[in-house]
Amino acid sequence: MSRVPEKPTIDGVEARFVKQWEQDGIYRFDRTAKRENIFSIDTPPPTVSGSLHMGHVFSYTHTDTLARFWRMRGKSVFYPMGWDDNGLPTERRVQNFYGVSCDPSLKYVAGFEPPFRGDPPKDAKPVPVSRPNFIELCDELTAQDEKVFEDLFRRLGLSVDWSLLYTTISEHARRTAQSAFLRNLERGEAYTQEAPTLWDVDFGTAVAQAELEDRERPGAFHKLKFREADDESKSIIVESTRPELIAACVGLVAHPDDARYQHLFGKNALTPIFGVEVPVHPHPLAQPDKGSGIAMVCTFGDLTDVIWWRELNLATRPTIGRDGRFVAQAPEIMSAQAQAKYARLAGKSAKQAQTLTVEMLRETGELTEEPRAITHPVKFYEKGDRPLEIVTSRQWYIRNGGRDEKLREKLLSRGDELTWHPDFMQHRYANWVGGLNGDWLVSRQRYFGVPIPLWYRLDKNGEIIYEHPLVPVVGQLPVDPSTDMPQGFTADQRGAPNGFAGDPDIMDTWATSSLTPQLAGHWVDDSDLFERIFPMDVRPQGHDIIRTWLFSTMVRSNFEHDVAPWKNASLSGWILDPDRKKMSKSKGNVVTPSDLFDQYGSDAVRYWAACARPGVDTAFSEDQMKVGRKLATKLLNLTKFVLGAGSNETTTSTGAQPKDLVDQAMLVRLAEVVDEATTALEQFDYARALERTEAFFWWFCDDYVELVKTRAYGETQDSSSARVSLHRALGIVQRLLAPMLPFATEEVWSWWQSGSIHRANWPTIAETLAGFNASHDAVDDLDAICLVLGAVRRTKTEAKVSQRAEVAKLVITADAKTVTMLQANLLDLRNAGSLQEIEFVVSDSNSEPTNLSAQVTLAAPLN
RNA sequence: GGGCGUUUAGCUCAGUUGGCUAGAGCAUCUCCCUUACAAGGAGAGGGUCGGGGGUUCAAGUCCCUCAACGCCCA
Repeated sequence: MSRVPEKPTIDGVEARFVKQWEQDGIYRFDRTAKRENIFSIDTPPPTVSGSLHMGHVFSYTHTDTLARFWRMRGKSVFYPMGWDDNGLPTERRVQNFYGVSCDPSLKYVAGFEPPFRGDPPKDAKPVPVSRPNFIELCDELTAQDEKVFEDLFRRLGLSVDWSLLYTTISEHARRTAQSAFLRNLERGEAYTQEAPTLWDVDFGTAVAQAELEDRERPGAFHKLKFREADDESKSIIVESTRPELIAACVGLVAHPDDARYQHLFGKNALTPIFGVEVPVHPHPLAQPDKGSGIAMVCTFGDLTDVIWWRELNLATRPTIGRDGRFVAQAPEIMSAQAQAKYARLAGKSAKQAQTLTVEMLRETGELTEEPRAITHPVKFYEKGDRPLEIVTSRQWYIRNGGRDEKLREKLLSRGDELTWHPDFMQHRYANWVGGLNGDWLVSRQRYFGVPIPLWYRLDKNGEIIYEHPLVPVVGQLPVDPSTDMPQGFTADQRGAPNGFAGDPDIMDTWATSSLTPQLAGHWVDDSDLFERIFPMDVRPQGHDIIRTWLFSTMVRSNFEHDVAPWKNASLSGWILDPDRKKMSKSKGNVVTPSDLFDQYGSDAVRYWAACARPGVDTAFSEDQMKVGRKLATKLLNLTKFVLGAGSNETTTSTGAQPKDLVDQAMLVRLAEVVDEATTALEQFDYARALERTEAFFWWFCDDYVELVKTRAYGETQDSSSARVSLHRALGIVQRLLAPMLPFATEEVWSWWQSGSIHRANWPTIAETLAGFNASHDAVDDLDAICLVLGAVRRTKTEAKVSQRAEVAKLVITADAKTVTMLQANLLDLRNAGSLQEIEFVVSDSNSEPTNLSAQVTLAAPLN
């Protein structure tokens, strides 16, 4: 075969085929296909804020194998890519890259040049820029990053249709996100409310429940002496980790059954330092075994405070502002003397205030013991560096069942509409939905994102009227309320009494990401396309974002389409480093994917990923990549052999069929593999499909090919049987491996077939077994032959002679049936083992279970 | 504290409704230049299947219990 290279290699195939696939458009989605012939994928849009890592390579490979499988099954595969370039990670990266910070009060500067483009010195002071300038820089940097991402994904061999690309900050994405939000508003699913809100003081933004994480932090219990209001000689010892919040204390709570505090319920206590009167209440959430069993309620120290405050109708006396510092104005209730004490705290950070408070407590003698050091979980924003505070602010929410039992039930049952892969992942969904305790907070006090598309009327004093917000008119979307105007108003009315004000906030990044099916499918402007791909066939994603991405997408789809957004959810595991720790940049154990592509080839890296069972955390393993590389190389060499063995004409032109038992048995075995691999892939189990195919492949190379090699070189009828079987098996194995090893299989396919293997038909049992009838018994017969071959090989190895060494005499002991079979199929065995004399002994089949044994006598060495 | 998952060879993992002597790859060791492949091939050694208890003719597999590790939630 002239097309077979002299020395096959997988090095360098990536660049060639990436280019060719794009030229030929083989992954192009056919949007004329009917819904039942479409397989649609809700691809996760990676965050564009740095670089792709092994986790991306891992999970995107899993999805790609499925896409390739379904494409070969004849589906039109809707496989888009999206870039999540909206949100805080991008903002942070832009700040660090250009040395700027966003100041919305500034005016846009045309032709602005940032002070740096990459690596500003550490001591450089950020240059404040306007919001439009800042967004320009975001756009500039994300465009660069996206190019790098695309190149890497192409090199990984993702069969994405790049013409379907979407981003989450584009004009289209903003229009989609704003349309969906306005429809939520219209139906009453979105609402605004002034309420206690988790607040990151460094980022200056509200944070949603889904974005929280607990971190263990050192703290200390302080024993504080409160006094009974009726009798100041009696003290109440309250233990608190946040004594600085005494000024914000609005009550005390103890468990209703706690005998120690029964006499206090309904009475008042006086706070230390400030002497403010606060009520004592029973509440079941108070923990009798924690500290002294009675807790102070502050507005607000933690989430439990919010519950107590709400359920017990307590006063509101916030002391910490949005900048994380104590507000200048002391709570009104305080006496002049107390206000003077409070003045020492004003303007201080929480930490400084705690130190000062402890000092004051010592002065007044109201710290009864030295603070007792503990470590305890503290709530952080997952991207933040300081503990969250809780401040009262006006925010927008979308209902998610956190406050509505019926909606919660509805969303739980939506989970049943999906098939989960693996199935136990549904528990995580149910667990999260069941544990929600508030609606979804979607507004963020940030800059780079989709603006909340609303304005508010101002009253005659210029105060905002939040009821009946002004919404954009049809065709106006997307809007930026800070520059665009509501219909019927003029620019000079902005901020003026009886005029209007734009909502200054943007939406949570998940408010856009929760619409990826609508974004990719062009819900707002191409209903024909959207109806063909929605609900989508599969949502692939990491199990860590079930509570965020998966759930929020479910919420939007439930409201907008009254259906689950997909039929399947496929959850990938984590990548762990070889020590079974989660890989992370801070540990310095991150490997760059492109280096691995260079070193082992893309297919080898894909092989490693495809070996991991769905949903299972997997160790990063270069060893596994070496195995993948060996597999790919072996496939090239096998193909070279099969295509080069014997005369090709007799194979293709005579219409020969598999007629030898050995050939038929091999194909029967292969048909079983085709069946298993197909079933596994239909159930999203690419790893099983690979494992079965690979096991067959190595057996095929080591045993079958070795057995028939000599016959295949010949020119007899038996040779035709061998060659036609080799060719058939080769074509099937290449296609079975195509989803996992797209480059190597495309290479070998190109040596003897026309068109791309990735557009070839997925192999079937029927084609594997065409032209003959054979039962599974044939496989047992072939196993027996292989067993004898194995015995011959073992003897040669133990004798430390070449496998080519001649065997003078082989005595095979077996039951009568096996002996008959072997006698009829001796040719291959004789060739493969270099056997001279063969003798058969029929064993007594009544005595023991069938025992096949072979006694090997080697010929004397010739020299 | 609740939920979920994991625990099988030195390492990474298969082992499907209980059923042959528990498998594969890597690593280790031995041998072999053999015309597809030495970036290869042929073999070998290595496991009381996390501990304990139970069901069964039969348990890695089912039940109970304990432990360790991981993730999610409180």
